Amino acid sequence: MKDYDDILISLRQITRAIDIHSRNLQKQTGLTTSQLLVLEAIQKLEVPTPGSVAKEIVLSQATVTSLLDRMEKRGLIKREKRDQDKRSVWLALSAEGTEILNSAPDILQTEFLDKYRHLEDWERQMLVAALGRVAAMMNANKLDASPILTSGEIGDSST
Amino acid sequence: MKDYDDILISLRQITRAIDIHSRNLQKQTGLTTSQLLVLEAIQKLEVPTPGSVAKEIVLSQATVTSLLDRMEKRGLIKREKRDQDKRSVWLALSAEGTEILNSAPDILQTEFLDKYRHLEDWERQMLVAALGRVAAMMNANKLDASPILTSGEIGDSST
DNA sequence: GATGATTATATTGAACTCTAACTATTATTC
DNA sequence: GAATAATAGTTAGAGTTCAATATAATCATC
Repeated sequence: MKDYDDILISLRQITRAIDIHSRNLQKQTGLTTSQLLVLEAIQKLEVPTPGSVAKEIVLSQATVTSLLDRMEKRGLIKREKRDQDKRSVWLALSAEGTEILNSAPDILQTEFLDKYRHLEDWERQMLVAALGRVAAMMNANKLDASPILTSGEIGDSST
Repeated sequence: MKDYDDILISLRQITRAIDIHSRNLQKQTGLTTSQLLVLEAIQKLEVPTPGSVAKEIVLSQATVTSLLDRMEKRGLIKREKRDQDKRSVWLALSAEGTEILNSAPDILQTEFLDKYRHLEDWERQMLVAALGRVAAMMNANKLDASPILTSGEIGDSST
């Protein structure tokens, strides 16, 4: 029994729950969690490219490419060469893609969201903070993206 | 911007960090996180069968079977028919499996564990509680296993 | 303008993970 | 004891995910 067994178990329960929900989503809508996240990101980003989408949804670029492949085949998204830079690919939702995205269920389990939304404000904030904390502790020296709050001294005068 | 975007991002960062750590483990030791968890469970459980291991580490039985396949080929574990019930399979670590398990690094990132272990008690407890809470909210009506703490009134007089 | 370094995507290969369907065995019921 | 149901484990198939590599285009330097 290690001192972090509790954490390990919780994390496994969480990832499993997400995975199972993803498969349910797929049955309902034909799209998995990751695919929905890609569609959302395309809609949301100013400059939706495979690279920017990958950063946005915290996946590797290679993974995003394979998700795009599948969705392009189904006609949900388009890849275009719209930029000066001929290496870059612009992503866009097709009409069908937009429709599916808009009618898709939430990406998190409704039971979770129900409960989450019925929490007191402070409880919600606590959960968000705790998750963010764990994420930051794990990412640590790896991701330079997403500027997570620095936890050291704050009041230094250097610029 | 949805009200649960923060949570989604944190969860994705966490799962990604775990995944990446798993691949690092594989390079170092030849074993992934899941495989290590299986070995640990075999060592820990009184009656180590594929089914009981699956419950212990929160994976489906089919997944455990495929992990066992791989590790059996490498000679890290053995499958035996030790029970009256001829359907059931008993798992055991080989000498090599035991050795690898004992010399393997921690299943969570050392940077995380370092930080985790340097937290104040109350902070650690808060993180564990928050993760458990999220896990419970997600599992909800799905998993009847693992009796997670009830979140109702706390003020009873037991210690 | 040629050469080398960097950047943006795509491809490949391996592992993980699930559900659904299957086999073999055990338990239940008549 | 035969028919039916339940349980333990495996197999098959599909999607996700990463690192490593490959390809193409751009930038920097001479």
